[in-house]
Amino acid sequence: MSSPARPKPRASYHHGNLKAALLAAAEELIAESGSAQLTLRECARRAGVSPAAPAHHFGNLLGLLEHIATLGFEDLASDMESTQTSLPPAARLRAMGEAYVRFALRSPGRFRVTFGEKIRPSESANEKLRAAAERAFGLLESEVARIRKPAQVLQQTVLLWSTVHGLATLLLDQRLNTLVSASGSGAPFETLGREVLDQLQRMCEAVQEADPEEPAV
Amino acid sequence: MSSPARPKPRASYHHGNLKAALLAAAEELIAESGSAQLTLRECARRAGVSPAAPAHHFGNLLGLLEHIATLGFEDLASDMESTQTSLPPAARLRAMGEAYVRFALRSPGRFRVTFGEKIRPSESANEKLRAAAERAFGLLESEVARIRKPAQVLQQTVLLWSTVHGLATLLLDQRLNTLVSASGSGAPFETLGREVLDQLQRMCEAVQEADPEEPAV
DNA sequence: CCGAAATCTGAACGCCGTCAAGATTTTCCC
DNA sequence: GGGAAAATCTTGACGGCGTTCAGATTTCGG
Repeated sequence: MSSPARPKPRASYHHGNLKAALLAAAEELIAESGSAQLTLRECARRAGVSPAAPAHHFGNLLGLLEHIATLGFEDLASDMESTQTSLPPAARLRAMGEAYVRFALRSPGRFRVTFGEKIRPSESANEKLRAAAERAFGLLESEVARIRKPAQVLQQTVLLWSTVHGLATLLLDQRLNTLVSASGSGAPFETLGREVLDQLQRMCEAVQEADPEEPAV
Repeated sequence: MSSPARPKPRASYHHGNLKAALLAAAEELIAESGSAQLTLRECARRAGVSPAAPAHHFGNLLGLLEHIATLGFEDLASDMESTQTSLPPAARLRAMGEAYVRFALRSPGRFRVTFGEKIRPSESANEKLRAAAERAFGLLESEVARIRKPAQVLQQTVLLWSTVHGLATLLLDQRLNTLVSASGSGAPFETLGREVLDQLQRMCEAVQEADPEEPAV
């Protein structure tokens, strides 16, 4: 009675906080055992409501996924944005990459949905989704513009994005498990990820040929 | 009559080539519209067979996916292996990366399954799957060993793998669509991919500090 | 040639997403 | 305050899915 709605067998007809509860259940499910286990019915079950209830908040399953993906891109952008602006470009780029990978490992469910097959920011009718995705990429790009000639900014940005995205994906899917141990090293993944980013920064700095006077765009 | 079994309304009770037909239908489906559209029933339908037939060849859906994934890793390994061994290490690594991305774009269905969430080479009971995955990684690693000190081989290998994997994934999912056009360039993706690999090779060669005399491992 | 193994069918089960119609609660305006 | 309108949730149904199982059909080895 004191707390109105939270526990599973709720007292009132209305849930009171269903949208948030469904989102939480969804990310929980994906983090537990992959997005294949994510079903609207199971989310509804965990929230203690009927199977048809989610439709009123998200329309359909894709709606829920796009909502989570939007949160994911916004998380990503704000994490990357809040890296220290005082750092030299290569160091800040490295910090951004670290933020990217850390986000993936911290919120695996959200990350997997955000970059899952079903999410197509370029095709979706969801305007916030596209905006959030472009904002994250823009952050990376404007930082790259400080260390590369204008003609190389795009390819360098895509290169860095690809690397951190690939690293995050491989780590999250534990696809480096057998490979690493098969190579004789039993280092934990957090360490391996850091070493890879070290190497990336080193390679990045080794190609310093830009003119920092021309901010380019 | 002349050809025994191929067309949809087959004449005999037995299909004759069902396993291959199901694999073909599966990759076709995923290439068409994502792995969400891949269903055993639809594969069976396209092969002109009852919904329960696939179970006798693959056990269940995961069995079919693991079979495709094994083919994918073997494709990948043989594509990478058949790059020119006469090239200098950095150039051959670049060729391997190009083979990786090209494989993804040429066989999108197979690639998506191979690196999809459901495939866990490190956990699967499928021995061929794990072997094929390790072989592909080993190729990359032994080539990296020619240009890096032993202590840096692992991280450099993971870095390269991450980059090409991320690039292939982002290209395949058309996730660079809005970003590229939003950046003012309308270059086709094949070109962008090549430029990114150019940049990667450049960065790789800029950090030449290894002793090629010590093959490491 | 015949029995065993391989291959495929048909029917069923439970789960899924989704929709439509109705019940219940809240909100909001008069 | 009170009552219509909107928001929220339930119930029941539909078709599609993966999977299982008993049985029909074909192939193959001895």
